[in-house]
This record gives sequence, C-alpha cells and structure tokens, in this order.
Amino acid sequence: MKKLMVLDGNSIVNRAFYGVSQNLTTRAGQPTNAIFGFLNILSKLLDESKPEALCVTFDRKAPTFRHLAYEGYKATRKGMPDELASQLPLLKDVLSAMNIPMYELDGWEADDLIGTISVKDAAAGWETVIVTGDKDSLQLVTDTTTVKLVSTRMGRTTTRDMTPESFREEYGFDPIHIIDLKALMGDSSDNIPGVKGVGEKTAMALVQRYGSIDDLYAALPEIEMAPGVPAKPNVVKKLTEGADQARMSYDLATIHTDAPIDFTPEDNVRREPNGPVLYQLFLDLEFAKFIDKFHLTAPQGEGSAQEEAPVQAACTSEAVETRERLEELLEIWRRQKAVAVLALPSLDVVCVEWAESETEHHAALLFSDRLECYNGALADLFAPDIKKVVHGSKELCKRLLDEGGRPGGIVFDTEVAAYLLAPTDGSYDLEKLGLTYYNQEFPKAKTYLEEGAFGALANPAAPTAALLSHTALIGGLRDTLESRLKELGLDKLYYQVELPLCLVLAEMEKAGVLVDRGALVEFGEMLSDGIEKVQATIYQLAGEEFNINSTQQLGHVLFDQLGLPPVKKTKTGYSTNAEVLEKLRGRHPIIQQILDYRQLTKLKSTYVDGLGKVIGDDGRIHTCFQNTVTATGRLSSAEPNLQNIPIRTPLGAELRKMFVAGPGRVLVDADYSQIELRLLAHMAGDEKMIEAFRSGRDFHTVTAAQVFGVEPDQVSAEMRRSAKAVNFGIVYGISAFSLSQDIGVTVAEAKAYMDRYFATYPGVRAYMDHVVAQAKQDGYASTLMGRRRWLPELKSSNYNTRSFGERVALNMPIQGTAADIIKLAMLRVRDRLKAEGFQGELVLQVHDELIVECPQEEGERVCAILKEEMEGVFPSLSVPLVAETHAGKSWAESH
DNA sequence: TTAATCACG
DNA sequence: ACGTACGTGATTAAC
Repeated sequence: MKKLMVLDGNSIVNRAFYGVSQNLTTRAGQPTNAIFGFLNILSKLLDESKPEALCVTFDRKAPTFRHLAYEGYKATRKGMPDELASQLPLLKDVLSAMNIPMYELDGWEADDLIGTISVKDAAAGWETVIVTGDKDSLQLVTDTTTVKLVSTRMGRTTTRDMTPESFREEYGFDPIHIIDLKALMGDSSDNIPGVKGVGEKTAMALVQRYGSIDDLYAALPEIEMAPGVPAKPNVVKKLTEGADQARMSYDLATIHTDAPIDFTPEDNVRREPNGPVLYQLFLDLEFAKFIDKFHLTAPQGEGSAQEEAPVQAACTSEAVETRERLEELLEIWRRQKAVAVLALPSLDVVCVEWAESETEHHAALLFSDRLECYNGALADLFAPDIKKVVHGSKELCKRLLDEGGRPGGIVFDTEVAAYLLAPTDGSYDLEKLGLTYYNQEFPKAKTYLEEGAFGALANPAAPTAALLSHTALIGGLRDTLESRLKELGLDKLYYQVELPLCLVLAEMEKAGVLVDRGALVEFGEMLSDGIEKVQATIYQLAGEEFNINSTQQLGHVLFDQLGLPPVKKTKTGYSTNAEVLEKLRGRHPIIQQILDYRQLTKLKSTYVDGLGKVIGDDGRIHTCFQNTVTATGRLSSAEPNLQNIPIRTPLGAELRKMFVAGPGRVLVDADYSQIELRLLAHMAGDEKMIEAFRSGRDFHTVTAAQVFGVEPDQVSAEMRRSAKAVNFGIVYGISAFSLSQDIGVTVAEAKAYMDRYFATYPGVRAYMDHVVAQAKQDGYASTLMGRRRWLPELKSSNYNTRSFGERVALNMPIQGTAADIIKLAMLRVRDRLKAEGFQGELVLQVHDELIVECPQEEGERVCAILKEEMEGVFPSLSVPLVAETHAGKSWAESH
C-alpha cells in the first residue's frame, strides 16, 4: 500500500522552536532555530519512513477563536512569540522550494485539514501517517491511518507510532472514543470544558466501560465505573448536570473531516526540490549543513559573490621516503608563497600541501617511522624560511618546543582567524569551517586523530584521505579567511597580536608554574579535619545524616524539616546559594556551619585535590591558555584553571602560598590598576573621570567624594564601597535593581546613586547610549583595536534577550580592549626578556595580571620591564595605564 | 548531559 | 508588567 505522510506544520514547528534551545540566528539577527529543527525532524522522518507522498498543513485560525463564543473560558493559549512567528513565512518558502504541498485554509485548523486528508486518502486506497506533537489527532487512527507522535527532549527528537493496537493497549478503548474522553474530562489547552468535576481518572474509567458518551448517557442513572462497580451518586449527579457541557465538548473535540479542499494523494507524490531556489534560501538562512545534505549546488551562471570554489584535495600525494627527496621538497617549499601543514599531535604524521598553480596541488606525507632523518625534517620544515599555514598554531608550537625545536615561519593560523571573525561560534574544527565557509562536507578529524589511526599502517587509506582533504582545506581557508580579516579591519590585530601570541602562550604553558606539593598536601589535611568537624556539627543540628553537597537534600533539611523560610527558588526547587544562606544567617546555627562546609569542601575538591591531580613530573602545573574561547577576546585557562585561584578570603588565599618560584628564583607579579575603568574613562571621554585618573588618587574614593559631594578625606568606608559597586556596575551594564541587590539598599536609593553618578560623569551616560546605538546600527560591538563581537541579540523582540545584547554592547568594548592591551603587553614583555638575554619567562596571565618567574638577581630588572611595557603598550589613551609590581618567593608574596 | 554552586578578573 | 551585571572553568548531584 502506498503511503502518504502528512505533517501538522504548526505542531512540529512549535516543538522545533522550543526543542532547539541554542540561539540560532542568522548574522542579521533573524531567528532560525524552529526552521532548523523542523528540517531536522522532517529529514529524519523521510529517512525512516520513506513515504511515497508528503504534505504539510498549517492553521489559519487561532484555536481559541472557535470557543470564544462560550462564556467563562479564557483563551489559555498565548499568542506565538515573534521569534517563532517570523520564521513561519521562511519555513513555508523552504517547503515550497522543496516542492512539498502545503494545505491551509482560512478559518480551519491544521487538525481539520489533516482529518479531511486522511479520509480522502483512505478513500483513494492509500495509507496515511500523521506526524504531530499533539494527541488530539489520535482520534483519526484507523487500520490505515497511524499517528507518529513527535516529542523533543533535550534537543533530541523521538517518535512513537500509534496504531489502533498500540492505542488500545495504552488507553483501553478504541481511538475514536478519545473524543468521548475529552467530552468528559475536557482539555484546558484546547479550551474544551468537559463535564465539571470529572477528571482524567473518572473519564478514563467511564469510556473504557461504555465507549461513547451516547451509550454512557443512555445507561444513566444506573452506571458503573467498571463491570460490577457502581459509580458514586456524586458522579451520576455531575454527569446529569453536565450533559449539555458534554455534548458541546464532544463537538469541540471532534476533528472535522469535511474541509473544502481539493485533495488527491497523487498530487502529493514527492518531487525533486527546486535546487537553485532552495540553495539560495539555505544560504540566506546560513544553513550550510542542509545545502550539503540535500546535495544542492550553486545556481549556474549567476555570480554568487559569497560563494567560494569547493576545496579539492591535492592532485598528487606522496610519502616521503628519503632525505634526498625531502631536500628537494624543502627547496620547493622555500619558493612557495606558503604551504599548508597539518601535523598530528603525536607528530607521527605531518602532511604538507602546496600549489604549483591554480589547479596543480601536491601533498607530501612525512611518516615519523619511515624517516630516519625525522628530527632534521621537522627542524627544516619549521625554519623561518618556509612559510606555513597551520590550524591551531599554539598546540603545534608546544609540541615542537617539547621536541626541542624552534617553531618559526608560521604565517597563518586558520583556527585563530576563524575565532577572530566569529568569536561566539564556540568551536572551529576544520570540518565545521569547511561547512561554514564552503558549504562543503569534510571527513571528521577523528578519522586521523584516533590513537593508532596510522599506527599499524595496515590500511592508512581512510585516515590519509581525510588528512589530505583537511590539509587542502587549511590551504583554501587561508585565502578566504585572510581576505575576510582584511574586509573587517581585523588583519592588524590578527598579525600583530593574535598570531604571534600563539608562540608566547605555548612557551608559557611549557614553562608552567612550580607547586609546593608538600604544603598543598598539608593544607588538604587541615581542610579534611575541618570538614569532618563541620559535617558532624551539621548532622547534629539537622538531627539526621544527609548529603550536604546535594542542594535538593539540603533544601529539604533547611526548609521542610527545620522550617526556615525559603528566600528564593530555582528551576528545580529551593535555592541554597551563599546569597540565600547569608540572609538566613542568625536564624539558625546550622547556616554558618553550611557556609563553612561549602568553603572548606570547595577548597579541598577543586583546588587541593584538583590541582594535586595535575602536577606534572617536573613538579609544575602546565595550564592550557585557550585563545579561541571567549566572546570578548580574553584568554581562558583550563586543565587546570589557574585564573580562579582563591584570593578574596584569608583561608582561600593560603593556596597562593603553594605557587612558588624554584630555588634561587622569584615570581614577579604585575597587575594593571583599574584598567577597565580607565578604558571607560578614555572611551567615554569624560573629563572629570579622566582627571580623576590623572590625579593618581584612589579612584573609588574620588568617585565617592564627587558623587556624595564631600571632600575626599571625608569619604567613609561605606561611601567608598557604594561608589566602587556603582563603578563596577557601570562596566557591566547596570540596572538600579541589581545595584540595590549588590550593596543592600533599596531600589530607590540605588537609583539615586546612579543618577548622582551620571550627573558627576555626564560623559559616561552619553557613551553608554552611543555605544549601544552604534552596535544596533552595525550589528556588532568592537574594541579599540577593532576586535568584534556580533550581537544578533540586539534585534530580538524578547526584552530579556535584547537587554542582554545591550549590556554586552556596553561591556565588550571595555573588557575586550583590556584583553587586547594585555595581549600586546605579553608580546612586548616576552620579546624584551628574550632580546635582553633574561632567563626569566612569563608563566601566568590572569586577565589584568602577568607573572614572570626569574632568577632572584633578575627580579628588580624584570619588575621594571613589566611595569614599563605594560604601562607603555598603548600610549594613545587619554588616561595613564598603571601597573603595580611585586616580587616574592610565592604568588601570595608577590601579589 | 544539565543544573546549581562558587572560585577568579 | 517584567526581570534583573560582564567574562570564564571545575565539581557535584541527578536525570
């Protein structure tokens, strides 16, 4: 039997909208998540069911309208959010380009059209598969009509097939009687009242016993809930009183099968999509994935400027066997403008590709186990006279340094370039970049990265093919990304900061920082003792033992058993965070113990145990400074994170004593003073604020004096604290509410502080307005060095989303410029230390702080170099940059 | 895998 | 009327 699949368009697109939680939008800010999800579901269904014919239905009537005539029922369905509504026309364009028939009719719901279609379909001798997320359609299930119920959980789509058999098994009656069920129990989401006082359980029992409400009412008043179980008099009474309601609800719940549409299944037989139109649509929607999936190609003839030629793997490839051949190749490579290099992390295989002409590409594979002259080959290849394009320069540099090499001549890094162009994209795998920039599918890097992919060399064909195509991709991306960097004015930042920084970061990671393991262990033991005691006290105060780490169990103990008042709720239950516990302190002695417990266990598990696990054989910790992660241009530190070592509490700060300099050496720490606020002063061009920084006085105190209208020496600690909070709040895109929360005053007082602040520094408010307006106009925010962050959020119709975009537009230029500046300073410091023959080298960066480890006798000169380079790195500012330096045997001493 | 929490700038 | 500060990473519990 031939099969027609009919999709409930509104239902599926709704599931898709709420199921695809990532914020998918085009660069221009058009949301696309629902279309994306819809197409994913559709493509999965087609693959699985392979129907001969296919169509989609849409509502042309808000479901609530049908019932508005009846008094007492409010419309419970809210209107569709704009983010979804704006996607519907685009989705219809896509379906139309795919040559999938759509049915919609003024005044009719999708359900009725589906019902009509399924009846006509059956009459024509076809089988029907209805795809929907709503259970309403289940009444249409027959021997030839099945319903596929779609549900999306955690981004994954699952379907359940409902046939007459599976329906009966689940409900205990025939599908058609779901109308009777709804007539009795109602359906709030569809505004069907049902019989008042009859719920799911009663209704289920009655329908299972009688089937239709006609038979049920015919049997009144002597009805039974099940054979031999008489119904309670109360139920009989409710049914009697609700007879009219039941009839009306029955009509409401019945799907019409008589919609006036022309339909024959033959008209819906699947057809090839309209390739060029669909291609352009997917391009506009930025759906590279689907272009490939549907095997679409660019329209012929039309010069689609944004389309690049597909990337071809090299014409010829060879495995280099001899030193003589290598010499020949090196000579060729030296003459090339650039060669693309893909090296496995193990360095077991290195693939080099070069282009003799537009069409002639060649690749050479260097296998470590085939090449006696392995070390020599790497040193020669990574000499400065061969210009190389790589993907992930930092990791490669680190590997080469480990091998004792000196990485040179790396002229382009495709990963870093892709990050700079779109810093919120998250990851920049080669296969993903192939899709993004060429709409072309590439094999997964896994195929050659997996352990032993080349090891046995039994069948290196598959990984080799992937390796070759990725190397070719690196070569192609270089041209594409380089020209985009230039177009966006990012080339200077790229070539002068990001690219050279890769080697510096590799050196820092390789150097690592020395840890006093003994002291760490001892501190851990002290913490363990403390935890044991606090834990015992908590159990005693609670009157039972429980897992204090479980917020659920803790919430139960505090709020259900001890009866403390819940301050705040989270999605899953009571909030028990430090802010909440602070408010409860004093109401019960257990609160302080829990705060102590939290502090101790945090220090033990994250820091003592966590750091202990990653101390290398050299006694040092080698963090990973990730340079393609943050949206603002900062670095991040991972495995372990050394940018969040405690300092704010005395106990936590103990940990900084464990980070030490080697024997005869010192740590030199230099940190920028108030760099973000200084940048705000510069960017806002606010004279008073600039003057405050030029005066060299404590900025928070000066702010307090100006805001509160007193002399600086009259500023109290409380006044300074408030001023400081406002200063920070401004940088984050403050609201009076949040400020009031932060400093514990009323919203009105917080607002008064802000008003006085803006009156004091009028340039700041003007800047805030201007920078947001500019970002709205441009679609991005940018730093003084041109780094960009795209902000599709600014176009959202959702207030929260849009507000977030506005705060980011405000914050990114400040945080990002600070990041640009310290990155530049790192390059300068490293180059000077190297050029002037110091042994000392950079070991850590913590956003506004640099740490150098050096021999004791270099300490003073290193301090001077750090201060000089950090303060002088960006001289065009209207405020001075100030860096404070200290030297010491440990991080605790030097900071 | 996600949510809650908490460490840092 | 509404929700409420920017940027990160690690650990733990619970689904």
